[in-house]
Amino acid sequence: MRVQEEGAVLSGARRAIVDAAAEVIADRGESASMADVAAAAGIGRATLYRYFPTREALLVGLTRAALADLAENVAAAELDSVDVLEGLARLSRAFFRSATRYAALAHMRDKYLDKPADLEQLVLAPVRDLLQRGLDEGELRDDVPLDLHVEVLTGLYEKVIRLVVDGRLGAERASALVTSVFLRGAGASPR
Amino acid sequence: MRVQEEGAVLSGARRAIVDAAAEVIADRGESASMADVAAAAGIGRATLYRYFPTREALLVGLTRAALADLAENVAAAELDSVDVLEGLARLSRAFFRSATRYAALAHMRDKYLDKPADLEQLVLAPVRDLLQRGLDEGELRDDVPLDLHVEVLTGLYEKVIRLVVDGRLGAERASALVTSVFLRGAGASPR
Amino acid sequence: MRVQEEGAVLSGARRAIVDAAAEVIADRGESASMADVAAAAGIGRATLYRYFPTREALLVGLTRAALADLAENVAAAELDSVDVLEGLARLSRAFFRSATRYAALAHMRDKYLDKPADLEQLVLAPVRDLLQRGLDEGELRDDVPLDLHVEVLTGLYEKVIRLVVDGRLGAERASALVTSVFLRGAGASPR
Amino acid sequence: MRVQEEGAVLSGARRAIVDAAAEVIADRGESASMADVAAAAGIGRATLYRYFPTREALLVGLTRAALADLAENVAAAELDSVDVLEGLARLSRAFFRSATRYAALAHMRDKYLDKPADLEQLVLAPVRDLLQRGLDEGELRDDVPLDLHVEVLTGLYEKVIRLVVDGRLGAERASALVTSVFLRGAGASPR
DNA sequence: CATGAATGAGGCTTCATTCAT
DNA sequence: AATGAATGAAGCCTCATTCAT
Repeated sequence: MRVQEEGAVLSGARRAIVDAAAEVIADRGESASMADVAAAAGIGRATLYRYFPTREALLVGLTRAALADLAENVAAAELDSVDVLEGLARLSRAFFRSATRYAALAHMRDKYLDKPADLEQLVLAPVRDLLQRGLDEGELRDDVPLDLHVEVLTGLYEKVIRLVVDGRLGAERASALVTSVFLRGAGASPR
Repeated sequence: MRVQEEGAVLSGARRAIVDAAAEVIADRGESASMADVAAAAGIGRATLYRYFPTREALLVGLTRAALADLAENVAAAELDSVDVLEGLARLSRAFFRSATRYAALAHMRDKYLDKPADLEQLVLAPVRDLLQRGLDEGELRDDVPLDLHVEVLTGLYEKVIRLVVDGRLGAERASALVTSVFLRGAGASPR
Repeated sequence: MRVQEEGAVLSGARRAIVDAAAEVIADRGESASMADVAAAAGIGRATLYRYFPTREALLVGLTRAALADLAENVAAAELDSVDVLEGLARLSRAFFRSATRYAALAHMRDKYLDKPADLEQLVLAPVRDLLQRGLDEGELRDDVPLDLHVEVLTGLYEKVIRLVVDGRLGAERASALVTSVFLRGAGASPR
Repeated sequence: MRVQEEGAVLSGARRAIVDAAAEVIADRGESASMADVAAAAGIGRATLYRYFPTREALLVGLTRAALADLAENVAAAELDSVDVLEGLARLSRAFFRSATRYAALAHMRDKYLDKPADLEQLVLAPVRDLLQRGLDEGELRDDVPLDLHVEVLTGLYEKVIRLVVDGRLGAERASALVTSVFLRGAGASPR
């Protein structure tokens, strides 16, 4: 069952462009120019404009694609079907699978999110559901509100994903690191 | 005992400009324009150029000031004189006291760091020393290398400082949150 | 036999721009703006930057083109093949054929000469050779050193070319005037 | 008998400024900035503006002063009282005595001449009278119109004065060179 | 009178974007 | 569909000029 939402599935060329854009943005930040993206995609600037008529359209497209990618990974993790601890491990793996795109997303700070509901429903809701379950089941500290749990976890993702993008850490190790540190902290286990 | 290093102390106007720049950059990112900064500082563009002859000079100055600020707060924390746990609490307060500037720094990603040794010696070294002591004394997990401990901690700072800058959290609570989560994680205490 | 040295031959658009620039600079001096040049060339400022990425590049290009032009005219004069007097006449015609560009060159005073050897080898050397021959053969006063002969002759070119550029004198008459005055002076012939 | 024409005699400070301006303009051309002039005069920019409220005022003042200077030298030469050949020698010395200022004048191309009649009456008229006398008395070639005689002579002044300003030639030798070359040309004397 | 500070206008340059081929 | 050429808007920077002390 394939869902063909607007813009969610890209033609080959569009996909290649968005990939190139993700890498460039993840690397050089949001101020990367259309020329940079075109060069990275191996096409001319004018051709880039054939696929994305404005810079904003490109960044919206990238945001959408990154979100869709992340959402797909999260959905595939089937967080509901496992316990909270396993769910967190899967969630981390899902985020680190989208490392480059998530790094690009982080650089753009929601500025190009055309449908905030997407982020909310496809990514944040599962994360929140999982963490809420963690709270309910006593797996997470209840002196930290849900929102801050989310911020802390995504903060760890953002920072460590940058290490992965910069090649300083493998995705697998990075994922395990975040999962473990999020749950237990950096402090030594008592006893 | 005040140290008067080159450029560390700014004339009133320069300080006001750097403060304005820090806020603008923390808010809108590194791509903020000279006009934005001038407007935020309440001066004309040309006047801004009297104090910082190029955009790069401004950002270098901001980086330097932010670093000096942070370094001063860190130094004042006298981390060496207390145990690791208290040291971490003080360190967090030091970072959150420089919230806006640290947020600006984070946006600029070392691009305008003219003397990398400053960052290293004045900020990172104390942090690393503290965390190394934590490792040595068994307060920190030894399955995570020192470098990653640093990344994790500063990652938490970066993310939570953004919440502070956006007004979603008070600096004091934020500082305590990071300290606590860094040490114990988000997981419920075992029992 | 055409020589195709680097940058010596320009694409049509570049040539048109350089021509426009020569006229504007000859007219208004070196302080002419890029906007002036673009307007004179009938293109937008940004387009001008497609061809010459900086103002300096344009002026270097203009200098080079003017020099190439002059060098070509001088070479075509085949000064070596005729006696000194005929050579001087040909030399003057060569300079006056490049009137506008030479006037521009004079305004720029070598500031944009990227390869001084070109000026030396392609223009000054033939001039000097001719004048030296004049000295050797007793056609030129030997109480004036070669260098000053060159300065006097080019000084006459510069001044009278300005008259030509301003439309106060035809190139042909101007050329004959300089040739004659240079050789015999403004004094009445003895007897 | 001192003539006190408007602006012709300058207060000490104004004179020093105009002198500095003349040197700067002679050196760097008309595009020299007010800051350059102020620095050369050893005063602040604001002070410069106290004496010359606008850049144009300064350049007009410089033009006027240069003209007055030249006029004074020319007047002192008492060209009328001597024969044409001696007159030419004196005229050249007069011009070379104003070398720096004349070089500045030449750079400004009459753009700041507020009273063209001054140039005409105080400088050009005596020159023209002398040369006309030369024509009348058969000392100058009559196949060259008076105007061109003037252009040729001033062209030689301009070029050779530049050599003097650049330190490549002494004023005295330069003056003699121009006088001689103007009269007899660069050609060897016939037999 | 002298000066440091402030500024508006204008020039250089980049970049997103459009057009013609 | 693809691309080289063209351009307007906007950013950086300089400079003539003004103001307050």
